[in-house]
Amino acid sequence: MTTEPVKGFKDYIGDEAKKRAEIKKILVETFEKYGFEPAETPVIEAEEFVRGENANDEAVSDIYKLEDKGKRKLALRYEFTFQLKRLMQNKKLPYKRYQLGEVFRDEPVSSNRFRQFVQSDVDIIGSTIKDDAEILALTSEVLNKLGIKFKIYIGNRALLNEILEELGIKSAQNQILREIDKLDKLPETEIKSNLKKYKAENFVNILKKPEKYFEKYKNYKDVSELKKFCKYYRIDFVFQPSLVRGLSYYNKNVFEIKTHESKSNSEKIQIKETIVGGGSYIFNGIQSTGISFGLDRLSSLAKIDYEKEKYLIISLDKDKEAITLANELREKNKIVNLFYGKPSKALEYANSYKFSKVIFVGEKEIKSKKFMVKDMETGKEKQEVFHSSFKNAERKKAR
RNA sequence: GCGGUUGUAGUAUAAUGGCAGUACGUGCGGUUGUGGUCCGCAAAACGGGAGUUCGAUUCUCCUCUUCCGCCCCA
Repeated sequence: MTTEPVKGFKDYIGDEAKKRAEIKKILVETFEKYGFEPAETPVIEAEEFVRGENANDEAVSDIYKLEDKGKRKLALRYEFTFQLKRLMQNKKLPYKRYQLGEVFRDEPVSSNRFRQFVQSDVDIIGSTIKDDAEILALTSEVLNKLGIKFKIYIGNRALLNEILEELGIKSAQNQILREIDKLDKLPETEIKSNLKKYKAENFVNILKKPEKYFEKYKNYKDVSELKKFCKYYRIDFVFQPSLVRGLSYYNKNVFEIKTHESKSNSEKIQIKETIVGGGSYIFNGIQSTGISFGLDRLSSLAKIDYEKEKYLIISLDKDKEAITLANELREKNKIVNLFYGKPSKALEYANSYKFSKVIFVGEKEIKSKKFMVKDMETGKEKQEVFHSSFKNAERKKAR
């Protein structure tokens, strides 16, 4: 019997787990600040529902499939958006919801891609360009709080279609867009040669033109309007006409947020993947917009302080008083652990779990009604008086 | 999924066709109320399966896993 996690899955413990918990907290706080309401949905759904109506065959192979005892054909969710079909029923628009949770994809793994990962989505069902800007503002706020330097790139799917039409390209549009999307990764010449077989090399030349050139297209107004509203939010973006992001899904503005930083531990590994991505799409005939954060990538880039001030109360055979003191500190929202044992063990324990403060509760302290709070970094002890609980304790004794 | 690559205690490593060692960490003790020392003791590993062999952690094959690249990524 093996205790190893299966391929593509992993445990998060210790510092990594702490950091992830802190990031989740920041995400939730920020989403709620922008008026999104939470949702929790099942991990398992009917396979048919997960697959969707117009998903192609490739996508189906990435879904984890399972069957219950009733022989129902089921699958693990690989994202959240399809479940919105159910959530949005009978909702007044715009409906704004956020969701954090695990999604599963049976696809190739690499050092920062797993088969189970935590995704956090915010979506607005029933949206306009103004909501696109709102979502970008929320995104900037999250990334700033996490200390991640980033750049927002905006593309527009309708604009790309308009250009394809102008060029008279009707066939293989999806393959062409897929090639175009690689423009920021691969050299231009390679893309052009790939596009030769579709006679679409000229597409690349157009996309290389300065932003002003695109003003003549009617769909450019989505970009210019977004720009206007982003100014109100004091955020900036780069118009990148070659940005495609996926195939069938998005219909207007698409967002991609990238960083040029390397991983936090200064290894020279550049994160190639986008950290945040989203865009506007049509959902049940309703114009909507949304964005999705990958927790794993945020976690490897975030520069946040996740170590909290923690107290270790050491009971030297004075359990009742130690617990009374713990109660008092916890009422003040301090993080408190109790330890029953010898001082030297207690201090070693405090070191190994990074407690910042230690309080001994013994005969001496109880008699003098004075507790010393020991700072584990400096080693110095400072006297602090904890009135209330000991008055209470005495009162109880007196009765 | 394809091609290459990897696998020894929790972690990092060593050696060997014949009892698998070391370090850190963990547990217990040496300390009757003060740590990041020191000392002692202990638990703990050859990814799994088959084959060759008197005997395989070591050689062969299969499988799983790791990492890298490719394909793909709603």
